Amino acid sequence: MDYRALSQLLFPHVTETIAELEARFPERGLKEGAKVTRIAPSPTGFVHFGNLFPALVSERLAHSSDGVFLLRIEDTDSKRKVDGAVELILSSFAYYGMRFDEGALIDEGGFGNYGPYYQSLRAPIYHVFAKSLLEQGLAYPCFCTKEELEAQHAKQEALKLTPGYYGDYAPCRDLTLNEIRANLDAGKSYVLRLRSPGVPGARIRFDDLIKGTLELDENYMDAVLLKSDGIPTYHFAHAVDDHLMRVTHVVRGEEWLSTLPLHIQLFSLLGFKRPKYVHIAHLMKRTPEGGKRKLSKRQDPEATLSFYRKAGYPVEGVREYVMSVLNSNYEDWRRANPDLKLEDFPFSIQKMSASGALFDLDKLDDISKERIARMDAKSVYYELLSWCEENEPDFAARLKADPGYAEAYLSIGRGGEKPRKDFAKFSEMPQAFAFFYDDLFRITDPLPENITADEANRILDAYESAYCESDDAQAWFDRLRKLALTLGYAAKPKDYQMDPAAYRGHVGDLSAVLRLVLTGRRNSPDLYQVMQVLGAARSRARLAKRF
RNA sequence: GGCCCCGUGGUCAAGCGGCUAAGACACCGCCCUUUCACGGCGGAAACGGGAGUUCGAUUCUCCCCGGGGUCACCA
Repeated sequence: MDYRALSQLLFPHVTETIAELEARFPERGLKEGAKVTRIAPSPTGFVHFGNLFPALVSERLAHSSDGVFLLRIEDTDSKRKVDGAVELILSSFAYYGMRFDEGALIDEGGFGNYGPYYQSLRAPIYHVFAKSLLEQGLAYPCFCTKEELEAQHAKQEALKLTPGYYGDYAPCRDLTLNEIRANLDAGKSYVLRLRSPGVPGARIRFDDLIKGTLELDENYMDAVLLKSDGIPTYHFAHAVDDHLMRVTHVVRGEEWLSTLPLHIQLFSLLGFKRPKYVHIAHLMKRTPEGGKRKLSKRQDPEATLSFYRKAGYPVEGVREYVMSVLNSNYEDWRRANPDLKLEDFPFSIQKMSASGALFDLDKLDDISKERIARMDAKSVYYELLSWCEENEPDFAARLKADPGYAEAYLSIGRGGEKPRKDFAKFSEMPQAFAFFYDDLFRITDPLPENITADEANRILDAYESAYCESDDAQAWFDRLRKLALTLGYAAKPKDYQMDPAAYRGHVGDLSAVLRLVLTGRRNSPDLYQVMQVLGAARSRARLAKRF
């Protein structure tokens, strides 16, 4: 077989050489140890929460080493392309603080010198390598139809053979030049297959940065390199792109482990230096039956990245949760360094777990509560506002109408050594703060069981006349204690417990009634502070309520 | 089914031949407390099973079991 003639037959227009490509995309000349990483999502219109993991790992590896973090769009599957998908990818990663140094933009190409960053735009590049493989006899056109492949597959299964295109089951492998020409003349479409030099039974060893040394079967399948539309499969594109983009570390999910032998073979056959691989375990989800499985976009709303944004989880909370799963010492570090940025954390591949974590919403909530609790009121105001603008425009309007008032109630219990941890997500706030607005204020909780309506009214009567708006926090509560005594209640719960017969109840019962008419609920942050924020006029108006 | 990955409390996990087997979340109890939210103290809770190597295995090896992944002109 004249391979040169074959390559000319299939790629007559390809004139560029590999050497020219290598020169066009030279070594980056970064400093020693700088890592070049990428994320390479497919524009399917859906961004999985799990995508955040390799993304954050890649981003950290690049940016903590003065390297390059780039975005490549893997749009080689024309059947799966969805309008607006790239915008979604861009906005999703931007929202979670991923800063790309290079890569795809919404329009064609992108920014950077190693593009284009859309695989669909790189066909001429792949074809240079395809032609070279053809010349070396390492690839061949395959004219098998889908039906023929299926029939062959079925036959192999019946014979209990490993299904696939190889050995005796690679009919197009040894087509002559004339046969190929005849097929082409007949207008048959073809794919380009690798002529794998691998043999069944041979083993290869390989080091993964997380999994360690792996021993796998060598690839002996004649995998498809170029699909009939001339666009490469993932495998071929991965080798060519990560080589030419000078990627040093490939971070991806462990589902790629099974095709790793093919990738290793391709890098070797193409004469490329292999990148380091970091295969990370999947995030799992507990099933109702007690088992585990991958978070699934069809069954689990929390599998979609947008879920967290809609729920109002703080960006930093989500990032920290992801980081804490990635490096379990992160939480200890955070406790020791409450004011540093996540970027200051010494992220380490060595600390990554080889096993898959179960998604833990409790943990996310806890971390998010901690983050929100540590924000200042102004930051909370702005983040809450932006969440409301997307999800609750009515409340957003209130926030904007009187930012000072909003900031005042958002300040309650904030700051100091032990800030309140009331909220895991911003979506909980409009409801919680509604009572600060007269038109939203309603009493939703019942009176305490031991307080009748008449008794509540008696307390309110007494309090209304005792209320002094100039009291400070201490004086305010002292006054309430005194009033309790006057009305036959113990000034301290302890006193009541020691001698229940002597009192109608204790000061807590009084504040329960006040809390109810002031906030509409039996539970609330510090009443004195609430009244300060409400202001004397609004407080008095609410205290005028009778049951 | 073949091949591959994984296996310490409910969850995430320290551990890397000798430990009363850390810590965090969740759970329970007590304390603090005008409610709640914090905070403090305490509790229950784990090395999947079996062989081997070794003076000694959570740790090393093998087998089994369990969970997961993958076997496309999808990534």
